[in-house]
Amino acid sequence: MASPLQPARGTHDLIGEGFRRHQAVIDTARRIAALYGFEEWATPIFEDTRVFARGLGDTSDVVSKEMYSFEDRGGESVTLRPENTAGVCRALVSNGLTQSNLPRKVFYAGPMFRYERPQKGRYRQFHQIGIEVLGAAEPLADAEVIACGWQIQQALGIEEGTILEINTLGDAASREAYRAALVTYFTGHADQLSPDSRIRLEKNPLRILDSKDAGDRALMAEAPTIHSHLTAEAAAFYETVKRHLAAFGVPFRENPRIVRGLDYYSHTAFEFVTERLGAQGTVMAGGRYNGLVEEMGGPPTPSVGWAAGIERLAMLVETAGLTPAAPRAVAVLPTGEAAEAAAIEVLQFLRARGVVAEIAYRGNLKRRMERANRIGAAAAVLVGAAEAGPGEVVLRNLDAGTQAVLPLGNVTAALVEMGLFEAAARAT
RNA sequence: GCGGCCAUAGCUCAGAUGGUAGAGCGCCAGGUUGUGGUCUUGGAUGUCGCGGGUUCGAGUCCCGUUGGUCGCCCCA
Repeated sequence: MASPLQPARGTHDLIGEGFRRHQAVIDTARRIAALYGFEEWATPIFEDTRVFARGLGDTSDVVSKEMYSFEDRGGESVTLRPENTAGVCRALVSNGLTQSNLPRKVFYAGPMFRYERPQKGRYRQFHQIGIEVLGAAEPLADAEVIACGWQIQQALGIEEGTILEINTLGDAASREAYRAALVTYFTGHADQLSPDSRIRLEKNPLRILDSKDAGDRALMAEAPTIHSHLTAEAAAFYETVKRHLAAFGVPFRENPRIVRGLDYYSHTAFEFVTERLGAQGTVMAGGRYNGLVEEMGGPPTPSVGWAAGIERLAMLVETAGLTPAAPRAVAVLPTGEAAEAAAIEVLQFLRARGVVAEIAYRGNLKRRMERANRIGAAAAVLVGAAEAGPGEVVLRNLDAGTQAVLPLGNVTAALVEMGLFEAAARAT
């Protein structure tokens, strides 16, 4: 029956296939990011609350109502990280790296926490991978960051059905002018706005562009766009990002309604979206944030990056049928308890050569053979068989049901020949 | 934070109008002593998410609660 002790709401265990998918996402992302010259950082899972309150801005729900904040025993307010960009920027400053050779290119992976109502693809403890280029004002950095994300999705085999949508939020001057124009426009149609959007009009008018309300969307058709309010510099920046994206070979679609939720973004904003995940269709999202390092007490350090939800990527891996198979072991089977000591020697012999080797702890040969079958072993090595001479074992192919007597020293070679262990070939 | 739907063995699920629970898969043990996967025989398992209520009697009705799920808000 169901245990009375369940995982806390919005958390989940990663076991078996789920863990392998999760790990595959991280491994793949780490590998591709390394190709782009990113180094991996691990920053704390909790930080001084001010890191996030200051970094993310107070209009975002993430800060106003979703943070796991609490006082520690010393009376300090700390917060479980709701995202990692602020933490990375804080780390750059704390470690004096704003004086190092910039840009600094950072990759990270780990758990994040937001107190939200869970649903598919959205959890209270979830995991993200992300990259940041710290200290690069050039649009080439924006394009490369996006290209890296796209290549990770390709390497994962999940890029089909996902499209990159990009937009620009402009620089501070562009954004201010646009914001004013939007307020003027929507205030004139306030009676037609959804209740949610009337609140947005007060707090963060740009977010109205994000609304899913049909009425709001109808109004949007006539709404002013950022593009007519961009400064010459901002417009040129955006054009260059798009040109470089094309050179990187990343397909994209412009979407003037992308605004990003967190306050620190400017210029480039983008999302990789898919239809396959229901309401949580954003799979990777980010943009440029030129003021965040300063917020953390550092010098002006223009930066750009993205974060992606590992759970969402893993779901795409699952639906694509790309869940990694569990490694198949070689089962070492003593013919009886008397042969156990010899079997242990064989186990260690195989492991030393890079072969995944397992032994069932108890039972007669039949029991242990059943066990070998149940764990999906590809082959069995029988130790102590009557037909095997000194230094010999019986190697049985559990898929084919064939077996042969051979010297222990020839087992790894035989496994390679059977097509079962390329890894063993490399190790020997 | 708001609304819809759901909650029965490890898993997937069946249990018309209320009468103290079933299947398939899986698991365990046999089908003689050193060989699995197929086949075959037998076996165990559930306080029917939790707490109240209605009733002679509730998995089945009502209320609450917890969790999941879908959507909104927001966001990865």
